[in-house]
Amino acid sequence: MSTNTDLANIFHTMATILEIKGESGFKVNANTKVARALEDLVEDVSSMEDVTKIPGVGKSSATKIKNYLDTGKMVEFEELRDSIPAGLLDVMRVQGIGPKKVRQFWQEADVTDIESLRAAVDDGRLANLPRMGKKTIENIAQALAFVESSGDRTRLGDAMPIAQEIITFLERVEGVTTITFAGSLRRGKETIGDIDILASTENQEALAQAFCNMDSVSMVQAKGETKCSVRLNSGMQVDLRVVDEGQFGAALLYFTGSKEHNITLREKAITQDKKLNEYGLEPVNISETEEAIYQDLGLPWIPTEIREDRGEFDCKRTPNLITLQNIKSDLHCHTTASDGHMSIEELAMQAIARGYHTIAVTDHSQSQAQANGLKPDRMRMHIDAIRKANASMSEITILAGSEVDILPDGTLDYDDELLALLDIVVASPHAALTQSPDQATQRLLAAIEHPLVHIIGHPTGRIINKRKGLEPDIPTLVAAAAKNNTALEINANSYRLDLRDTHVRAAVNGGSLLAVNTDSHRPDDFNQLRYGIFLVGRGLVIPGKCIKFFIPDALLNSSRPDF
DNA sequence: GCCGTTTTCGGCCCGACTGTTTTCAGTCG
Repeated sequence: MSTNTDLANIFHTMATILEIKGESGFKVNANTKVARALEDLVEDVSSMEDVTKIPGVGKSSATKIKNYLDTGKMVEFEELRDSIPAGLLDVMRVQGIGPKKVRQFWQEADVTDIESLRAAVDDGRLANLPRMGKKTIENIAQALAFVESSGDRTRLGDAMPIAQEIITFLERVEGVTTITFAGSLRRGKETIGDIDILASTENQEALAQAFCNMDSVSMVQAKGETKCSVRLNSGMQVDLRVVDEGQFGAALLYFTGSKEHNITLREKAITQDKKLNEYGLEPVNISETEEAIYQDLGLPWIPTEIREDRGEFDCKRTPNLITLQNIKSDLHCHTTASDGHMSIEELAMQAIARGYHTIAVTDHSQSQAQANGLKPDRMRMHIDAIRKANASMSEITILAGSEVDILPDGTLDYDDELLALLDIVVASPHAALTQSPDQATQRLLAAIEHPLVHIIGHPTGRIINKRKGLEPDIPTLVAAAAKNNTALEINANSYRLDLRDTHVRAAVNGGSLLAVNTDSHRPDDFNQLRYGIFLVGRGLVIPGKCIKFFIPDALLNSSRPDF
């Protein structure tokens, strides 16, 4: 909800300002922790009775939150904000400049924002400060140019192929024994800040050389014995860490993160008089595998997707997560009848090649004119064509469906008579995606409660890094979905990933059904399923709640699949 | 500022790399 986001931003900003002002790092961390908790919170913070129930939120923060909810303002935040030039927060974003330098530049060189930092670099003002040599200023100038031109974090689906290409290249370098990606990529986060690659090799020098000399590298930022960092032409930062084979597990654990997961893990080690770092767990000397380290700390192996310090340490055993191989159907796909690039038969062949038992053809409804949405008459003919194709292919069941628009007022884009002819109805919002949260909730609620709707497709309509999409009240939707036996979609397209991870978790906890679909338009789109599987893991979806696990009989047997 | 199966006070993760020093501060992840 946007109140949660607004408050999270306020706490993040307070943390940064406190850092610049030289306050205790623990106080800074406490504020960051509150910000994170608010970001992850699915329910609307303004509807909560006691916010101190949120881990990390204590008395002091609770008072501030209440102050904001009651008055629309937070006195302490405004005082803090007014105590430094507003532009200093941007200066913190420059790589290599941390809180100490920001404060020094501000107080001793009149730097108040990015522009005045640029001026201070150019006119030599910074060179007069202590510990500011030629090289440091050069680095700041370069980082500054990058901040001035760079944009958002990279989407998971854009970063993964880059990482794989680099790994494919490096694993052929002489001496390399193991190489893999770690970091937020391994955790399947929806966006990636940088790519982390971990390797062990018998020839460190050769690997470092090969890495820093890749064609795609525009700048080498650091090159040490065990750590190299480069920036690619695309602007993406890639870090390479080299470790001994025998310490690969400890290193993998450490470099996969998240930072918050690691901190809690190390704290657990300390309470057992042990010490955990990227080289192993001491004094028991365990380092080869992640499993062994978790085990010695009295924990089950924790899947990478949930290593966010959001309650995963409460797991008594490793959760039985859904894998790519478990998925045996896709219930949201397009053909050339609307805006897809495959015929019904080609779609079916793709599904057969992946070992699916069922594929649903769900072309767009009439309102999607730009996507060649089908008017009722064409849809009726399309249903006939799908039935014919289904009869001619024994290896797979082809369902006649449609991705039907949920119109802004919550009604559907086809009348009930036509909807009743379909095996499966995926109802999705496509237009009016800037509605108020209340309108969005009512709109989606109407679709969830419609007796002929099976799945709500990409419920918020967001496009990562581009469009915020709807902001409905998720707990309300989840409760209604559970009650009406309507599944919520996990759209696996890496630009969508909708529902998002925290919403998926809320859906699982609220008992609603989920369906991970690729929304395929082209053959390659089926491969996006892997991003949906990451999301399924991050949401801890269990097999019984994922309709993609259902056997054919459960999906068919009537004009409405019996979920 | 937050937290507690040792604690309501005293802790709060840990190491690599850089650039500047001549033993280390600052930044990053």
